[in-house]
Amino acid sequence: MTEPNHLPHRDVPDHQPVAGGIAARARAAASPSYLSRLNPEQREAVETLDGPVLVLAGAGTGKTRVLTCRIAHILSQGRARPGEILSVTFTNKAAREMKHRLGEMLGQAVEGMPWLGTFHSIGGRILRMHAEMVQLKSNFTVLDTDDQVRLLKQLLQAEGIDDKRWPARMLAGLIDGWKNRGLGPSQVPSGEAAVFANGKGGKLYASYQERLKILNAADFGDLLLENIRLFREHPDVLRQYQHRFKFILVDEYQDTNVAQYLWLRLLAQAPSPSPTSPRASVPSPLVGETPSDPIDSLQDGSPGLDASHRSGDDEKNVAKLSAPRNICCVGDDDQSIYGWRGAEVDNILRFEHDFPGAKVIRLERNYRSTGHILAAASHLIAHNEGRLGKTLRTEDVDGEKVTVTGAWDSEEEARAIGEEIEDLQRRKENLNQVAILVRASFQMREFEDRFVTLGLPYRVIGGPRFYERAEIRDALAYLRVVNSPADDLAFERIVNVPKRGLGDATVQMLHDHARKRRIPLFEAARAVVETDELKPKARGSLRDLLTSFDRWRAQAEVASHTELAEAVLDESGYTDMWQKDRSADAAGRLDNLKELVRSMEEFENLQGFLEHISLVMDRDGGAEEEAVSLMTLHSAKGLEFDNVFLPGWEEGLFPSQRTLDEQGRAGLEEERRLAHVGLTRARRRAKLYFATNRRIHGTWSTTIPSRFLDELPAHNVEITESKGGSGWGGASGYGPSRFDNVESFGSSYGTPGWQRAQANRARGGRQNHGFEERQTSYGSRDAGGFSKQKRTPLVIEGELIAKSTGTTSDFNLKDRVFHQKFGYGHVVKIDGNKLTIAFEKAGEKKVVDSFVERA
DNA sequence: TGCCATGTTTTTTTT
DNA sequence: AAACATGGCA
Repeated sequence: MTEPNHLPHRDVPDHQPVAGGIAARARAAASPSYLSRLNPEQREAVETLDGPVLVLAGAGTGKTRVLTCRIAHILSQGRARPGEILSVTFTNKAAREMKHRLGEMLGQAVEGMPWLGTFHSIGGRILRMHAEMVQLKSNFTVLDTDDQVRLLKQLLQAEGIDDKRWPARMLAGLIDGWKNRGLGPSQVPSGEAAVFANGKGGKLYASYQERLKILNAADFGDLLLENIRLFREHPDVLRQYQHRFKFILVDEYQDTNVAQYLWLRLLAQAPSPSPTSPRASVPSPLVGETPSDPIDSLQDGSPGLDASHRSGDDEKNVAKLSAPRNICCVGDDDQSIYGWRGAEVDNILRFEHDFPGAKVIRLERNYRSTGHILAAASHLIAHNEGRLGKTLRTEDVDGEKVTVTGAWDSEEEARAIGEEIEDLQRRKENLNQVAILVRASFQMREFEDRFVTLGLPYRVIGGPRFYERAEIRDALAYLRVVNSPADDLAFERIVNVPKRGLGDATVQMLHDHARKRRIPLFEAARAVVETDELKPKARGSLRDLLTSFDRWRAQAEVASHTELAEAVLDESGYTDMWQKDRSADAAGRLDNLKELVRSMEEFENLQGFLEHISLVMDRDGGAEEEAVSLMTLHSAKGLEFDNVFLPGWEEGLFPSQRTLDEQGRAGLEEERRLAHVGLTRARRRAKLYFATNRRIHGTWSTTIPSRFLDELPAHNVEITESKGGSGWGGASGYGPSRFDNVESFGSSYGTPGWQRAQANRARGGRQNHGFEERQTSYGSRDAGGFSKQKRTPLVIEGELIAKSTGTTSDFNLKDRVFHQKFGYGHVVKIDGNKLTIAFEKAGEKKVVDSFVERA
């Protein structure tokens, strides 16, 4: 166990946060206001500017505050200018948050921090400036997972590998994993590379990289990996950045993977004094193994990757770090929940070893949760072994105990939570302060269904990203082809979207042509159009398409990029395609397209837009009306709510069986950290649930309560009865009585019934906002796959009736209307404000008039 | 080329 | 159970 090596505080008096003794006050008087609001530990973390610092910041201890104050401090002390501070976060959200807070703190005084961003966006940025050094052009495309898979599919096909047995997705995952670990094609352990397609894995990885270069593209992993290669092969470039970045700050350090770690380490080294370039020693691209660097040999993501594995000749590197730079990493080993993605908790556990002389500061005062919640969370996480150890404490009241509630099945669970939330609502709690955190996103559905029938406004956080939606990706593909004709992937995506009669056959022949002559698809198309290899019809529409692109490219020279985008979307018939589409989400897609064009305004030009879009474009929360938040535990990290509901604490689901199977003990610990994250999101109330029955892949199965529930300290937990009557009765087993009890209750699930619907209605919901937020869930499909309504509209007649206002609807019979979820239809019956509408796609439904608009 | 039927797979988590 | 993919048919 890691004994907290408590380094003595410096001269900071150990006092209460704000109050402070004489010394503190004196100091406060002399020092900027931002310091006075910090507690001693936080203050130490902010003021220790020289040398490596590791801040172990438990949940709710003011991590972000420390980071932003530290930046403010550096600036106000004149230690560096904004452009000399490298500040990396893990997610765009975090980056935005920091920018925001910094802005508040510094006012307009400092114009934006140019080097504050995610690992990927900063990596990409650096890469663009030196692209030619890694065989790319500065306008390279960033491929997302979708492109990646399609590319790999082509490679598999070329190799004659059955992509049924060896799915491209799987290969993509492997490659991703290798890149996360900083491994180029030649560095992948042969045993591992052989796993795929009978030994062809390594070769495929290599040819994938080659293809990327030809396409002038990089995937997410490359943004870092190629950056590392760049730094290694061009020490002069590295030195330039080492000089530039006087201070390095890293957020969520526990989530860094090996590649990120390597990247950071390169930047954190003191610039090597000798400009004599050792470049010659590292010639080949990634391929050349660089045996001099032991980190390269590090290959196993397993727990074996520990200090001992790395050390040995690591000493040499450590020596290089002997004058460690001013790097400050902030993290919490107890909140490391991205191991599956290559994050190495070891990075944080090993910090002191990697950065000798590091100062370790623990932030243990929690300013978020009440006593019971904090105690429960701490007790739970104490079951983990591999941790640095922190003891969170609070000065808050004990508050309410954490509750654990058993439900018969997942539906009852949803119902119980729904009722609790209505309770809160009645007590005038703000719904924005209520969150439901689930382990896996499929759990959300039941809650959505429930909330829709209750008329509880809710909002799904996370979910499909804006730029992952099919229509956005299509639009982007058009722009990509305009911008760089050689973008084969984009071209292929849109040749036949909207349908132009250019099907697989045509594309295939373009491919053959392109491959034979080693030219991009677009050029191949140009050539083919001149021949009569194609049927007249296909030839004609292909020619039209090419002409259009020529026109757009010409227009790009003169018109603004937003105008261009509008023209492209219009003239290509893409907008038309959706306008003609009758399905329910077509309107939403058109909105998204508008939103896309609008967001382009924020960029200088098309090029700039395209460079950023794939990395930083994510949902911007619209105008927030009061609503319950629904999200996964992962996306809840960093957030906090007064009331947190944690459903699904069952073996197999919450310690996720899959994680257990794949990661064993480490997996269990990660799941436990996830539980810890969940609990610590709560400020005042944390409510846990488990269901005895849950549907998995369509079949009902019986589940048992999560072991995490047993690990909670009895003193801080209260077992409550579910309103349905089933409870977490005794300590053991499931007595028949309980079963029976529940059975009577269960008679109605599966076929959501009238009775319940009516009972709920009687209780009086308000206007239902449930539909507003979420558009059809899993949007992105390949070209042409216009996703029809995926989710069966859950409308039991009458359930959507929110309020009988008595007022007559201002709709008339036969009016043509549009509904967010069901699409177009016409009114067939009117009953007060309740309309019966025959939808073109969804059939006849009864809905409240406020949910439809005139079409 | 486009539609329908059948068969198959799904449920982490994300830059 | 439902959404997806594939393959056969018109």
